Amino acid sequence: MKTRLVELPVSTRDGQFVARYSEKGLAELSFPEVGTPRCGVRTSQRDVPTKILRWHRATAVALKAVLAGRAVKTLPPLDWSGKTEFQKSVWRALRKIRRGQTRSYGEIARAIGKPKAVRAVGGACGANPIPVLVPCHRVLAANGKIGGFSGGLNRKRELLAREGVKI
DNA sequence: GTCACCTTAGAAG
DNA sequence: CTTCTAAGGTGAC
Repeated sequence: MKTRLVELPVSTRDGQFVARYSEKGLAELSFPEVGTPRCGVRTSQRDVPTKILRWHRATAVALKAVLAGRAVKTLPPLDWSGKTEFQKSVWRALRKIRRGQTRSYGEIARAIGKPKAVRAVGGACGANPIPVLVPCHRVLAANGKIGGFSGGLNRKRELLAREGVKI
């Protein structure tokens, strides 16, 4: 019984992101795919509920703010149903990191009360369905190294640079 | 069940 | 200094 998600594009200076919504809120956000400017994305907004269009407006504003290295004021509701408690607590902790700040994987692990689950935190970051808005890119390795990023290390470096963070 | 992963502190060489 | 190990959560196989 897979809930069908509504797919809407967000055009930014970095390309076209794709946002997917459930009845409960924003469920997923994807980076622009290389070479697929607007392929497979439902651009018709005709059948989309007003509620979701309103969330989408908030998503677009917030996304562009982060891409420009500015602070985000409001986010749409996020739908994390189907995810584990551990992942949700990691993502909650990530959302507390403000623009221009960074944390290490170890700090996140301690913040959620599982100081030894450092690698698991890395795993949860990688499983984050809403990159950029849930700022997994603000998590660095403990020794100041950049660590990894499934969306591409380049992208992580660029986002941090726009926020004024030096590696 | 086994393995790899966006990790890290610590111990050994 | 460098290299190795172990540990926690999760998903892929």
